Amino acid sequence: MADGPTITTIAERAGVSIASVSRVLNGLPTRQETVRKVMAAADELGYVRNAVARSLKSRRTHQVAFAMADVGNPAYLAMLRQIQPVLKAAGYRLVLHSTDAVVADEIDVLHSLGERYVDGLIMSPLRVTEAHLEMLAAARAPVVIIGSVPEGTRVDNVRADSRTGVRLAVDHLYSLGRRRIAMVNGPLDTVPGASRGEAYREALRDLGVPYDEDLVQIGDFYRAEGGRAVAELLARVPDVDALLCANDLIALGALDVLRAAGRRVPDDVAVVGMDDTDLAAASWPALTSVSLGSAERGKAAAELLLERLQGGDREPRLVTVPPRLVIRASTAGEPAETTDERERA
Amino acid sequence: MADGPTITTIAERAGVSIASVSRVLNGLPTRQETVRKVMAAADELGYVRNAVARSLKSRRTHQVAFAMADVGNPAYLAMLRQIQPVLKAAGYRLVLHSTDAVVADEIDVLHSLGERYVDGLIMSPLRVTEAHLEMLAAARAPVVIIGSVPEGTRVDNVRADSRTGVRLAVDHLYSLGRRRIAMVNGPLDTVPGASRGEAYREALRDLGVPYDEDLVQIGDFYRAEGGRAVAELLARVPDVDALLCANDLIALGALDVLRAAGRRVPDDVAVVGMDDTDLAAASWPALTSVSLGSAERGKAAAELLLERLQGGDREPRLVTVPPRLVIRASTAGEPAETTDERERA
DNA sequence: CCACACGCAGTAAACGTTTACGGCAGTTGA
DNA sequence: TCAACTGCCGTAAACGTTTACTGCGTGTGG
Repeated sequence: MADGPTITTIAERAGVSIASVSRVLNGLPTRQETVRKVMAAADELGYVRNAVARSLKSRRTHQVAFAMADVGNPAYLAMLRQIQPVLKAAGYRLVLHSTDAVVADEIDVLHSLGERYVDGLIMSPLRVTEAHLEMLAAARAPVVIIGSVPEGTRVDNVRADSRTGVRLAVDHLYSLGRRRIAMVNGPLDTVPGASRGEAYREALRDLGVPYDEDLVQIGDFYRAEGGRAVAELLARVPDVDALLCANDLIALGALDVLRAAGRRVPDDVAVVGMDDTDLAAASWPALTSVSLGSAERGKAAAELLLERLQGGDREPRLVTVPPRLVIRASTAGEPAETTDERERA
Repeated sequence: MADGPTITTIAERAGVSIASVSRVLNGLPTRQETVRKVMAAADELGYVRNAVARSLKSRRTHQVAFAMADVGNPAYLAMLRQIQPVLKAAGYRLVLHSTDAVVADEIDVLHSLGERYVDGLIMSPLRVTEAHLEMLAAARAPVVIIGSVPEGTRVDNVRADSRTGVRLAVDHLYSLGRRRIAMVNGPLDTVPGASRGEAYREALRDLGVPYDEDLVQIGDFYRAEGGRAVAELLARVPDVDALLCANDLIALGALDVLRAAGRRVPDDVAVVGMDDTDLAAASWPALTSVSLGSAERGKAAAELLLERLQGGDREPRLVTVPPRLVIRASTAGEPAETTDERERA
């Protein structure tokens, strides 16, 4: 682990100046003889270019950051899986930040952009505060936000359409003849919780189904919490015949509880999740779920960022990824087809 | 996005030298009056320290790389989930590499250590070649390997014990009275495939159960492939009463096929997976699985690396994480308890 | 035979920090 | 009164690159 060779070492050994070494290493026009000498010296010494010094001079780090709320969340991981290869192909390294959904941490990430350790940032905040917007406006590197930002915010933005997603789910359940469609939601003070709750109400209204407060149960976005919420719901409204869950984990909790209560899925109660994570396809019965396009959003975000890194200025763009209802056994009554997801031992 | 202020800008505005600015910013002893002036100037200008220049001078990047075969693999993600917070707490950023299990890519990552864009590396190679060992010996920064390396390799090493893991599973099935225990394995030319296959054979021998070639089926480590393998197996050996699957995805494929074939799990056929990924807890029936301690290995690796980054030299260490059999409904006949995994919407 | 262009390579400055060193002003002690 | 010390601070070098500029030697055209 001794100090490695630098271009100075090479220059000495090859008997040329450091400028020539740099030119050769960067493929700039140089006499054949010089190229040969430099290459030989570099090989013998096992030279590797120092990325830090290079970045300092060139003002490019070839690194991009991705900040998400929680590395443990499958929805973010789906984004990550798409972002990674796109950046890699373009020669960028990926720096990961997990903010634990703490606003201060997110602001911190935005702030640290000023340190210039990355060329750009993709961020998916759980909620967008005033502080976020201020930092965004002052950001010293290109940023792409995954998630909704207020109209007029001058930033590249990729968003899902969870309202339409909820509508797809409600329509689907309605078309199956369900009329007692409950919603099991997460906290209403989160962005997804709020918008999904509202969308549920609207969708019912448009179908002419009266809104019944008893059919709404608030819990949290975790499996155990979801199960508890469903247990309460069942006790209060035994005639419920469909559950729209605000994410897949809640839905899995619902399946647990329904099974324990002896209710058949989907015959007695149909269940729909949201996010269409891997878990939806793995569960039994396989879970019908509203895909909010996590993967597509990740990909789009990476591409937007690259465009801005390579091209120059342009107007901020807004990409909206349409939701998709993935119908599986938990509503359809048919066994799920095996999926072709990949995993190595 | 204009050029941000540097210590020179601050020095001018505060009427002091850049050395004083640096001293103030680093908390070195300085007269109160000077501190005040510098801080004021820095605040007004919205100064943020340039991490690249700092790294160049200090020879520390405060970044650590984690190289895994595939971002899509839940086992690696489990490691990532542990590694991330440990590094974050110590003030390190995490750079992610996905090598797609391509040896050349892994060598590349090792090589790029010479670029000094990170202070250290955690790597989990699918197999370890001569080239790996050479690069490791010559590495210009501390490396921790997750997975087995040959005896005598001078590198920090965290490994699972999949042989013992297989034995736990076989013993468990045997103790349930199963005597026709089949193994559904991945390709034998992979490290996990080979060692798990051998361990299966040994475990049976030690129990005095004769080895029956017909009970071994080779497929691949994916769900669909696993399902196909199990279908063939069932056709060939209809009296099989237990399946040991080389990973969880294969096991999920097995559940699919068994269900379609009308075999009850675990009454007719007990099923065990390996890796104990999230999917095991999500499936129905919940999957008994051998945890190879992905999470623990990740944590241990991060801690070893930090130790080496902070402390100085010490002898390379070997940490072996014991496997653990997580018994769920697919062998026990009892419904799985709800787990407390976390996920946000 | 001279002016000029051209291809190549070396000198040196710059990127934004950290830090060794030396100097200055003020205090202390002989 | 002067040497020595102390507390602060400024000058400058260094980290390892990239690159503008300059200069040298050779070939070409007038």
